[in-house]
Amino acid sequence: MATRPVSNPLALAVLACLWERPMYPYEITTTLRERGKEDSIRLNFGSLYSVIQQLVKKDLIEVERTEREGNRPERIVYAITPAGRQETDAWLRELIAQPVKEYPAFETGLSLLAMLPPPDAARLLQQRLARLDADLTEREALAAGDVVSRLPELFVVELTYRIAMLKAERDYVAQLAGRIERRELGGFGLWAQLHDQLAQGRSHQELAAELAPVLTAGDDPQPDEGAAPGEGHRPAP
Amino acid sequence: MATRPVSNPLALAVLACLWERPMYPYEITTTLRERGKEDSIRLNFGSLYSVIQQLVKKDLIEVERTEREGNRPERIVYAITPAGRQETDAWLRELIAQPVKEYPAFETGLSLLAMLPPPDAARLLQQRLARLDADLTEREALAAGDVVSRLPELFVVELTYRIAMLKAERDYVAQLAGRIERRELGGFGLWAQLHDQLAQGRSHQELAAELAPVLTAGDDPQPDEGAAPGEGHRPAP
DNA sequence: CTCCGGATACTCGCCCCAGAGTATTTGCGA
DNA sequence: TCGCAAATACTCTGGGGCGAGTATCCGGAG
Repeated sequence: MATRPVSNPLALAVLACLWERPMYPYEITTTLRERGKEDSIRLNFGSLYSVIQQLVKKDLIEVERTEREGNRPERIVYAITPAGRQETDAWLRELIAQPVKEYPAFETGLSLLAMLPPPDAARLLQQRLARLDADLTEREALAAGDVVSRLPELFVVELTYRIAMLKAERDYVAQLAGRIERRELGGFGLWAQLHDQLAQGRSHQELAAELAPVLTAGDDPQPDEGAAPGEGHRPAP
Repeated sequence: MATRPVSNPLALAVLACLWERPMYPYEITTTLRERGKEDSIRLNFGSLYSVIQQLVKKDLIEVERTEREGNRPERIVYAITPAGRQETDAWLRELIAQPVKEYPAFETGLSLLAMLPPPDAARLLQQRLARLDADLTEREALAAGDVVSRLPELFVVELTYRIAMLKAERDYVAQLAGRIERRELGGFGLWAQLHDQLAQGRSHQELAAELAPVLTAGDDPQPDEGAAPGEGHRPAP
């Protein structure tokens, strides 16, 4: 099959819990929360119960029994099936071994950066930088903190991974913001000019038409068509 | 408002196209593809047309005219409204300035790494490493290639960003795989032991119960409860 | 002349998911 | 002992997204 029988990653978390022992749904949420998994796996009630239904339908888990404690609502206890164990194993291996294409929001934003005036872009990137730094120091404190640092590293790899990625993003953003502020980024001239003219009231449509030859560089290389952009890093006087 | 009136990032791409000039839907897809945006923004027909309906309903875009060329199906040409321009601007600024919590698949995988036997984990990480390297060299070639390198840097920031992030992930994975192979990762002893016993047929449930005290370290610090894990990096003899 | 493949331009329907809502119960302070 | 907030354990609903399908037209090969 091309994709997983149940695609929501929460399903994997459910399988992982039941891998250890039978549980009822609410217990699964609290277990995941206790172990601090809820910020590497998106967890909410709505999805949980529907994901459990899907898992049952695919015979990856099954109802083990129902129990009731006092007058609380009935609990339905689920257990993993052999097929479920197999699926858990295969899915997890795939997640680790196979990078998948994702679409982070910031990448989307960057791909449209030219729409913002250069000074604004620089300022907004500085804001992001500050927020990334705050997040980073918070997570580093967590990692160094009493509770976590006493835990074997194995159980906090997702935290160290996230820290590593945050650092990389931080560095990239800092460098990009700096190069925009110093007017060094390739294309700065055109960029500044575009927004000058927009500010002076020229129509988007006209300006877009002028820019069109510069930014058409799709994935099919047609080297004969290349006009000379003749664009330098020279700051505008 | 807490969130954007139309949440799908594809809507932003549509607005960005119409920001330049009126277009019909199919033209939007081809434009985005030509500019190489389709691998920083998820693009498919199903979503495109529904997103356009949503944008119309929210008065961010409107029908400008319908035209027909030869006997081809009718084209509905859309134009951005003033509210649409404002939304585009605000949304883009938010994307740049405000980091948002995301749930990358690999982080999910890492958070469950302990379920795999250590040697398998190391091997799978090496596979990921190889694939990341392949992806990385491909993208670096693209960035250095004829077409792209002639393009002002401004218009390929999303590519350099992705390269930076791929490098960071690459480094993290390489380091992690290495430390597992050399049995250095904190918790290696417990980890190897757990899988030895599983292999010898002990029940998941028993073993999970034994491990429970070690891995309960939620976000509420209860320093009095800490049992001494007494776990070292010593490789199993 | 005719066939076929690819481009053009959208439509449909199912599955899925998220957030808000519900009803009970226990603990705890006043 | 009275209330009130937090915890327990789900249910419901509606919209959104995605893949697969549809229909037409043009151009070139044979």
